Parts: sequence; C-alpha cells; structure tokens
Amino acid sequence: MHEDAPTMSVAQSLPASTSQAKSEIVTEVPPVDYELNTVELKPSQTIEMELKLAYVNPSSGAGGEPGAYLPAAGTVCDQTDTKDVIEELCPVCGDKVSGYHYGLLTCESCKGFFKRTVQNKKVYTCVAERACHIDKTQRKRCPFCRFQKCLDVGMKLEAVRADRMRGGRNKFGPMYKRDRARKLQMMRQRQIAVQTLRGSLGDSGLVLGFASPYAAVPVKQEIQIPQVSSLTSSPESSPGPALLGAQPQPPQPPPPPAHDKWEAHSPHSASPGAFAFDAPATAAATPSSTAEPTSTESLRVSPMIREFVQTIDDREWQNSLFGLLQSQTYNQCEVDLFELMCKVLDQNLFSQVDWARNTVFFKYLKVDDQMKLLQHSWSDMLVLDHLHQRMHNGLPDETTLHNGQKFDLLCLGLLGVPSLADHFNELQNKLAELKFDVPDYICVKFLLLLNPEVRGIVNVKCVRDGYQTALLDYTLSCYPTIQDKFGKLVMVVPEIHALAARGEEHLYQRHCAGQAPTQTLLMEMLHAKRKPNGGEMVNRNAEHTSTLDRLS
DNA sequence: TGTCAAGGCCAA
DNA sequence: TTGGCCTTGACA
Repeated sequence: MHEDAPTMSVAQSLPASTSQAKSEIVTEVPPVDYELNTVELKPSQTIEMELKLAYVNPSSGAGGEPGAYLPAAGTVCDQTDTKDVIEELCPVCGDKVSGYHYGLLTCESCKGFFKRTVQNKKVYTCVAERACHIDKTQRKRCPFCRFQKCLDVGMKLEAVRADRMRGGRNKFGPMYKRDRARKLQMMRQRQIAVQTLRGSLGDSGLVLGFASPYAAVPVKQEIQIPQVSSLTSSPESSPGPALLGAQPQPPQPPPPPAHDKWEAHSPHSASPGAFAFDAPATAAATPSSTAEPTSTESLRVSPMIREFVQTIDDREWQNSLFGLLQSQTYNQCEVDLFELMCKVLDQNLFSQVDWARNTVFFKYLKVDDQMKLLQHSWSDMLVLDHLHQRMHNGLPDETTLHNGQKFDLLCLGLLGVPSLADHFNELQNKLAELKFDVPDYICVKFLLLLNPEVRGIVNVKCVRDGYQTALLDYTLSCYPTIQDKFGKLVMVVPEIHALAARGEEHLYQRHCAGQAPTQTLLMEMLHAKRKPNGGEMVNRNAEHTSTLDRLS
C-alpha cells in the first residue's frame, strides 16, 4: 500500500465531491450514526439510471431471474403491445439491478460490497488518483473508488443496520414506492410518445424508431429519504432542521399562524383531497390584519389556485436543504462554503425542474420548450423560492453545519452575492406589505416560469395570461383592501429578475474562475443562457451528456 | 399472506 | 474478497 495513497473508509463518506474528496486519511473509523435524520436529494447523489426500453424476446426471460427487479408487470406490460420490459442498470457498475438496496436500485454485488464495507468498517486505498472507472468488469479493481461511487450515486450508510437485525422494513419503503411510481409514470408518458410516433411514422418505422431514440432513456431516480434508523424506531415524520444532528439552531422568526395548514397539506404528504383552503398562509400579514381572506372569502378562490398550491412541498424543500448541508459536512472538518452553496443551489434547481415538469401545461410542452423556459427562469424562481421560504416557512438567515461551520442561508437567495442583501430585504419588505401569501407565491412563480419573452413556444402567453387572471381574481377577492395588490405583485417580477440576473452573473464569473463545481445542472443552466442562441437552442452539442438532456 | 429489502451464508 | 442465493420479518 502506498503511504500517500488515498484511503477510503466509511468515515469519509459523503465527501464534497468525488473529484474533490478530501485527502485526509482516516485511520479510526467512527461508528456510523444510525440515528441520523437525513434527508437527501443532492444532485451528486441523484441517480441517473438508464432505464432501457428494449424490445425483448419473450422467451429471453430478461428480468425474470429470482429477485430481479421488475415493476409490476400489469402496470407496464399491459400498456403496450410489444413485450417491453424495463431493464435497469446499477448506477455504480452497470450490472443488472436486483432491487432497491440501501436507498436506490443497485445490483446484488454492489449491495453486498456496500454492506460489507459499512458493516466491517473497511478502509480502502486507491493506488491511482481516486478516479478509477467502475464498471461490471472492473469493479473489483479498486474498492476505494467503488465505495466512493456507491456514496456518490446515493447509497445510504444509514440503511446498513447497526444491530444487524434481519428482515423487516424501514423508512425507505415509501420512498422506494414513490420512486417506482415515478418511473412507471415516466414509462407511460414515454409509451404514449412512442405510440404517437408510431401513429405518425407508421408500423414500418416502429421497431427502429422505438429502439433508437428510446433505447437508453435516462431517468433521474430520485429518492428522498426522510430519515433512517435501524428498522422502525424512527419518528414518523421527516425531521425538521432542528432534528438534524445536534447543531444549534439560530433564532428563527416565529412561523406564521397559518403556516402549518399549508405545510400539513403538502401535496406529497397528504392526499390532495385533504388540502384545505380555509386559511391561506399569510406569514407576511399580521395575524390581526383585516386584509386576510376569511374562510368565507377563500371559498371564492378558484380551484386552479388550489391546485397551484398543491404543487409545492415546502417541507421537502427544507428537509432537502438541511439534509444536504448535513450530509456534505458529515465527517468533514471544513468545507468550502461557496462550493456548498452551489451544491445547494444545484439541488434546488433539480427540485425546480422536477416541480415544473409536473405542473399543468408545462408538462405537456415539448422538452425543448421546457428547457427554454427553464433556462430563462431558473434563477428568478430560485430567488422567489427563497423569499417564500423566508416569509412563509421561517427560513433563518444562517445555520450551523454539522462540523460547526456557519452557513449563510440568505446567500442562497442572493445567489452568492452578499451586496444584494439590501435589495433582497427591500423586496421581502415590499412583499410583506402586500401580504404576499402562498397562492401569490405560486402564481408569481408561474409568471416567472412562463416567460412570454421566450419565443417560439405556442400558447405560453395565453396560458400565462390565464395564471395572471387567476392571480388577479385571487387578490381582488381575498385582499380587497390592499390597493392594486395584483399590479404591485406583477411589478415585483422584473425586480426579482434583475436581482437574479446579478446573481447569475456572479455565479458565472466564479465558475469561470474555477471556483464552482463543474458538471452540475446549475453550471449547465448558466452556460445555456450564454450560448449564441441565448438558451433558445437546446444543449445538444455538449460533449458530455447534458444534465438537461438527461432530465428529459 | 405475499412482498421485498434487510442480513447471512458459502462456493468460487 | 466477491457475488449469487437464502432467510428473515415488518408492512400492506
């Protein structure tokens, strides 16, 4: 073993990034904190797995081996007249997936490897440069890089049980289920697209047409893990920031009176039908404000607005944020705070894209059009989201990381530009005066997303007008005492845009100076807008597989 | 009662 | 040490 060779141990889990993993050698492996209340959805740990839609000979038995992962046959195969079978590849080595293991779909060998490594607290060494290629044939060569890749793709240390208890289930179950549902939904959407293609191309083009563009359709596998402990001893709900480790929480503004009502009916935590629109979250408003909509007034709120609100999930937003902050600093003495901020923004961006792609109208757009709109609005929406989180969910200015470092949460809303703080606060105060609430937020978000200046997209302006009308109706019916609330809200849009543009520029410059992580969706977005066609061209020429493309 | 993701076993 | 298969047990 080379003395200088980097080693990999369980204790070094979740480094800042694969390529920038700290070279610190850990000789003593502390026990894994099995009680970590971790929520993770960081892009670096988001598995982009190739979900192959392949024509398979029925007799080949693909995926039919014992334990092989297959979605419920009835839900997929009955949707197609070909014998389409999902065949997933292990995100670590590319071998065939055997099921969900330690947080995501992996093959049997990587499952075993990960288990042994964690259980036995192995410390590996890479004799090269910690960048060994891991695939099915070479996975044995470098356990250091293999384990690193396991962590990078999102395998969870916490899922390896401290007590080695067999059987049973843990908190991952619902996440796996949701992930499956998402995959199946995407499968169906693709099948519909394929069928449409069939219709237009005719049967002669069927097989080739099907195999070619869809042969290796990448699907982002997202699993958010609320928390995991050994088996079922965990609390029911996902942890809030306060539960994340023993980190002292800075003083937080008191949550708005109605906050829980929004949160409790988060679309992902309760059935949409459970959503009650009887008390909009008016964090910005004083509880005694007469401008708040009453229950009676809120009955006039359009179903469209209610549906808008159901598209957001604030609890997951904060859980993901604090989960990422925690995981990135787990066993790290010190992390680069700017780099960490970029990772958080990147994660937010993934959520942003995911949200947009599941919203009415937007999801029916062509992928290219979706990209155009997202490329023009992502930073605006990040700023708006941050305003929303501060105003409606009590997001503090700062938090203490797992390793004791202070992380400036406000900088997320400023996209890393401290000098924008005053402008940002002014904006927040202005919104507070307008009693900016959650329905306002979601409407404004749609207004940002559906930017009519992005040319060549059919119906965007028309749909945007519809959202604008919904906002107008809402403000008139629920906030009649606030003079021209609608007009003032609309005027906020360019202000957000200006702030976001400054942030974008700053991020781009830092990126060009080599200070920001590369190969991220964030950087791809930054580059997309600066292309000759200013984001109106899809990023098809990138040498690497574009994240945006992969998202599509 | 079936499912499936944990841990365990053992031949290679 | 690896990886395929087996056993276990909570949950739907």
